[in-house]
Amino acid sequence: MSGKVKMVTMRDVAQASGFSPATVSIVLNNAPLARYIAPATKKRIEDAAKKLGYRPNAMARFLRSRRSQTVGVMIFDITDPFCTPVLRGIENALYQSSYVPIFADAHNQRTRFERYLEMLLEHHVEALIVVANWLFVDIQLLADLSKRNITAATIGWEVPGDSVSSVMVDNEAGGRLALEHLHHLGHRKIAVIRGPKMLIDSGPRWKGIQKFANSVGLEMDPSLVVQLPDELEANSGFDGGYRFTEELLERKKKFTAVLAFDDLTAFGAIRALTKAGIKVPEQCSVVGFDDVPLSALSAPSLTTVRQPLEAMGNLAVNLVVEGIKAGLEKRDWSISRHKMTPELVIRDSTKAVEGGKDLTK
Amino acid sequence: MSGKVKMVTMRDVAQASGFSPATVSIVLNNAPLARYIAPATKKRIEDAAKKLGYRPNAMARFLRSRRSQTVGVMIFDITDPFCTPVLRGIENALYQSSYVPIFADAHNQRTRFERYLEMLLEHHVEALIVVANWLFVDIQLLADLSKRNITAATIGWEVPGDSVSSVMVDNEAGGRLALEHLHHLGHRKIAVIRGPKMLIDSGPRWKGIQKFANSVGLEMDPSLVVQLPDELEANSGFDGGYRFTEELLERKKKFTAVLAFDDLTAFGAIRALTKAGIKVPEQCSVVGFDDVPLSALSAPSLTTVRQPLEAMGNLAVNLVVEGIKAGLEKRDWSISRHKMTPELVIRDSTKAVEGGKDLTK
DNA sequence: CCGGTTGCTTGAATCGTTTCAAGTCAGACA
DNA sequence: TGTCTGACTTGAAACGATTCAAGCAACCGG
Repeated sequence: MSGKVKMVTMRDVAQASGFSPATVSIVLNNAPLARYIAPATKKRIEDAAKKLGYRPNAMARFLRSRRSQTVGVMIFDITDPFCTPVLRGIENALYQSSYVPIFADAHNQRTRFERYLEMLLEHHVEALIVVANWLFVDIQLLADLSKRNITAATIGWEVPGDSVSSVMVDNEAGGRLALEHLHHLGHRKIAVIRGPKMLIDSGPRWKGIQKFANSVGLEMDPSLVVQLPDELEANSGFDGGYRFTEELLERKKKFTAVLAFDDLTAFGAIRALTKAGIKVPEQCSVVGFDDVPLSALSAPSLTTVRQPLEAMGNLAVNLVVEGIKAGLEKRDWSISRHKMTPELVIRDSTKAVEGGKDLTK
Repeated sequence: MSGKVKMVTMRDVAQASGFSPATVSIVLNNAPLARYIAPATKKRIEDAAKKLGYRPNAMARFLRSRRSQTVGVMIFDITDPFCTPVLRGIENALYQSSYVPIFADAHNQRTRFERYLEMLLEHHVEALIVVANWLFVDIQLLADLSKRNITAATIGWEVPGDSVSSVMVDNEAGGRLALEHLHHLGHRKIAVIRGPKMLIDSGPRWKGIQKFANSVGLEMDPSLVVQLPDELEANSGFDGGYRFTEELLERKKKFTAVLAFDDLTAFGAIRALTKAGIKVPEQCSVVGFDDVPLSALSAPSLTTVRQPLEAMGNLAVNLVVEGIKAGLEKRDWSISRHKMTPELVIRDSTKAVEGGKDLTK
C-alpha cells in the first residue's frame, strides 16, 4: 500500500522485450528509423511497454531532444471575463497537439510578468502565448524569446517588430457594427464611452464609429462622448461605465442609447441607468463589445459585438505550433498578424427608439 | 540577430568563476553543504552566474533531484464561473511557493480527465489539485497518485478513502444562511430549486434548508420544491433555473421568493421571472449560492451565499505543499478535510416581502 | 568464395544537474 | 618532523531518455 512504486524506465521495457533501449526508443517514438524495424519487434516492444505500464519521462526526454512538450500561457488577468473563453480556446488547441500548458497569470503587474517569464524559460517552454493588454510592451519579450528561438504569439495586443505573431479582433469593423446597429434601430442621440487611451483597441473602435457616422451623416455630439481613464483594476470597466453614465445623466443631456467600450462597461452603464429609474432597453438601449460569457445571462441579456475569443485562442496556438515545427525542421518561418472579424449579437438590451420605427425590419 | 543563443550551463559558470560545477551547484542552490563554502567563493560564483545570465535548467535538475517544481491543476470546466476565482487562488498560492501550475481542463469529460492525468504524470508534477464536480470519483486517482506518492487535494468534492485531502464549503450552513435570510425578510412561500442528485453539494444544502425550516416552524411546500436534473452542460444551471421557474409560474403556485441551488440557477430564475413580467426583487426575491464574479455585476445584483473560492484555492495549495515537504523530509503526513464557512452577501435581488415587515431591521 | 547489399539492431556518447565520498591544503599540536 | 584537524572543494557517478555511426547477419550476383 505505502510501498513506493518504482518508476518503469525504458531500460525495463528493453529488458522485458529482449531488445536494446535504443530500439525501444525508436519504436515507441515512431522515430524515422522506425521504418527499418521489423514489425514483430515493434509489436513485442509495444506489448512489453503496455504490460509494464511504461510512461516516458518527459524531463529526461527533454534533456536530449530539447522538446519539453510544454507551452507557456501568460494571461494578464484571469479575473477578467474576457480571458476565460480565450484560455479555453488555447487549452483545447494545445490538447489536440499534445502540448501541456503552463499557466501564468500576471495579475496586471509587470514584475509578476517578468518573474513568470523567467520561470517559463527555466522550464523551457517551446512557445509562449500571451493574452495581453496594455502592460505588455516589452523589449525583453522580443529579445529574449526570439533569440532563444521560442515562438510567441499575443492575443489582443500587437508587439512592434517582427518577432511575435498576433491575433486580434478587427476593432474598426466592430465599432462600426455597434453603431450601425443602433442607427438602424433609429437611435440618433447616442452616448459613447470610449476605451482608455492606452488600450490598443480603443482607437480603432472609435475610428470605426466615426467612419460609420460620417458615412450616414450622423452627427456624434461631443458632449455625449466620454473616455475611460487608464486603469488597471479588475472591474474598472464596470465602475467607469457606471460613473460616466451617472455623470451623463446628471448633465441632463438627452440620449437614447449608450455605446459602451466593452461588456463590463455596458453592465456598469445599465446599472447606472436602472438605478436612475431608466428602463433598459425600453427607454435606453445599451450595446457592449466582446460578448463575454455573462452577457448572455444577465438581465437584460446584452446586445454586443462578439469577439470570437475561443477561435482566437485556437488560432494563436496553431501559429506557435507551426512556428515550433518550422524551427524543428529548420524551415524558414515568419510571423503573421491576424484580425478576426467580429459579429453583432443582438439580444435584449437594445430596442428600436421610442416612437421611431425599427429600421432593421 | 538570428544566431541562436547558446544556453548558459552550470559548466559555463564553473569555468567563468574558476570553480567546479559541484561547487557552483552547491552555492546556487544554497544546499546544506553551502555552509562549508567560503564566502568569497560564493560571491564569485554568484557574480559569474549573474554576469552570464545563468538560468538553471529545470528539466536537468529534475532528472537528478526528482523535483519538477510543477503542480498539476485539473479543472472540471474553466467555462464554469465557479472555477475562475478558485483558479486565481491556486495560481497565486503556487506562485508564492515558486511552483509552476500545469493547467488541465477536463471539459467535464472523463476520458479527457484520464488523458490529462496521464500527461501530468509524464511531466512528473509534484502534486495535483483537482477542482472537481461529480465526474471525478476515480479509483485510478487514488491508486496511481498515492502509490507514486504524489499528494493531491480536491476542491469542491471529496474522494472516499484516506489518500486525498479536500476543501469544501460548509454546504449545510450555507443552505441555512440562504433560507434564514429569506425568512427574516418575511418570505413564507418559498420555491426551492435543489441541485442535481449526483452533486455532492445538493444534499447538505437541502438539509441545511430543512433544518432551519424546522427550527422556525416553517413549512416548505413540496410542490414548490424542484430538483435540477443530472446534467453536464456548461450552462445547465441557468437553463434549469429558467425552465423550472417557468414551470412553477405556469402551475400558478404562489411564491414570493426563489432559493436557487447556485448563482447560475438564480440567473435563470430571474430571467424567467422577468420574462413573465414579475419584478425582481419587488415582486419576488431570488437568492443564489456561490457568489460567482458575475453576481455583483448583474442587474439586479444577486443576493447570494458566498463561497470563499479564492481562499479555498489557496488552502488546497497549502495542503499539497505541506504534503510535498513532508514527503521530502520523509516525515509522516496525513490528509485532511476542510469545510470553509460560507457568508451571506446581501445585494439587490432580495427584498422584504410585499406588505410584510423586514425583520432584519 | 568474395564483395556488396539490404534489413534490422545496438553501443556509447550526450543532455545539465545533483550528490556524496573523497580529496587537498594550511595550520595546530605533540 | 609527523600527524591530525578542520575548512573548503571536487571527481565522478548517477538520473532516463535520444541519436547516430556502426555492427551483424543473411542473402545475392558474379
